[in-house]
Amino acid sequence: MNKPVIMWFRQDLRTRDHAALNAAAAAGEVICLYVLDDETPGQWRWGGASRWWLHRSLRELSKDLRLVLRRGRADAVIADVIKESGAKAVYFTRDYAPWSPPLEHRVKEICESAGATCHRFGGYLLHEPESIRNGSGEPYKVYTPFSRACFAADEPRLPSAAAKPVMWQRNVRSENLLDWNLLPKHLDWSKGFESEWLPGEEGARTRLSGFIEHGLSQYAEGRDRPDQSFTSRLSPHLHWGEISPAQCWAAVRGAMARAQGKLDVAGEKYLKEILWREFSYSILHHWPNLPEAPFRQEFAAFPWRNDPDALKKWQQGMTGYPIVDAGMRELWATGTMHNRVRMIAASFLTKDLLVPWTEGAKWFWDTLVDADIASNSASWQWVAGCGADAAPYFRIFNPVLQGEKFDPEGAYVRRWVPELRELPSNVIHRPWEAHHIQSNYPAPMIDHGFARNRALAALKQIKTAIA
DNA sequence: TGAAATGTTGGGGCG
DNA sequence: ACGCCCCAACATTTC
Repeated sequence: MNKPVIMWFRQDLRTRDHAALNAAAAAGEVICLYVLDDETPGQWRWGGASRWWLHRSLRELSKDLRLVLRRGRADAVIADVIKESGAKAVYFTRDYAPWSPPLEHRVKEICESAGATCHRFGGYLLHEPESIRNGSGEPYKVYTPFSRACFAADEPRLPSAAAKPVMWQRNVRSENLLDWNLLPKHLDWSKGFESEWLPGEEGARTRLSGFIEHGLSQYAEGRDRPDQSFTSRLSPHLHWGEISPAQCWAAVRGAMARAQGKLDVAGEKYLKEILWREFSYSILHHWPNLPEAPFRQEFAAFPWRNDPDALKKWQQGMTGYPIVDAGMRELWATGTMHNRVRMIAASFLTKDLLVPWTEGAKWFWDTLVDADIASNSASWQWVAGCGADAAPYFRIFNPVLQGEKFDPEGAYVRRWVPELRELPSNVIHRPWEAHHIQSNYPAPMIDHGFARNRALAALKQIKTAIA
């Protein structure tokens, strides 16, 4: 009798350029399994926005593949499904979250004791974190040499075509996606998500080709402008593996070649952003406590302030600084925030309010559709100054100047902060100077000049260790 | 992937 | 015509 193989889907919710799925399809009839595991990741189980996306993405993937849906600890569920189906092998794409190596090890042991083989593949990254190392054989701690090493390494493989696995026909118990309650129940905050996103492999491919057609040529300067739309917006698709970084890389390289030099600057800039993702994963892989603890030890003594009221104002977009509030409200309404504004908002929380970066990371984890344990942890630490290749401690964003520089007409602020719509551009980033206009928009919760000096003083306390 | 403070220069107003 | 001052614009240093 034919024995099936199990394709264990994780953050690889696609059919194209999928090494594990290709191999599974070549090995036999396939059971496509997705496990909703809220236990293994502990406090980093999927947040609300991620669950919304996951629901939609699984719905899309199930149009191409017959999915078996199960809840529980992934290793236990895989053991059950092997037992129920008599599967001879398990295939999966490796993952780099701190809890994943032990989980993958347990899955391997389960396979061995059940007499099945276990096959692990890469593909979530361009370069496996073990492969990019400096001259001493150590992982890089600084982005620039890391990126140079990536560019010097072999060009990432070309993406492969869609797999066409033959599905195992026998019945395997599956749960109903709707029963997972991944969509918001009572307070429906996800209305604004619908018009913003098209989760799934097809949506990802549409986004990539749209970016190459409309965004890439202006990417170098335009990527910093939240009032315009030159960013790729591929991050949630990459996070869920609806598209692979190799597909993005190859598509941009192809566009660069066709443009005969005209897209070289913009294209390189974009490829370097892909490499920031790789860098974050390399750091996380080698320093698994990155989500919890400062990369730079001396920050363990930093005088963070426990200030729930300040955190709440920041979360609600009521700080009184228009560019910060616009970003926080965009986040709540759409599940994303423009990259430039993320830096400004994160700097405000950690430097102006001195609230621990972990609080910001937790809020982003719950609210971002692209919430990613590597990028989120590494980027928050970068802004806070305690990360690998951190922003220098004295680099403190001025929310007024950043607003005026990157949202010069105030169009982004007007879109997300309706209280300020009537303000003229010359005061929209400093509404407290527009005395003549009545509005219920709050006064600044803190004076930035004061906050800057306070942050510098706090950083000076631990500076001896930094220098 | 910053900002503020401080230093320098040079043009124009004006006695 | 000259020297002086003011200050914008730019450069450098410091946090």
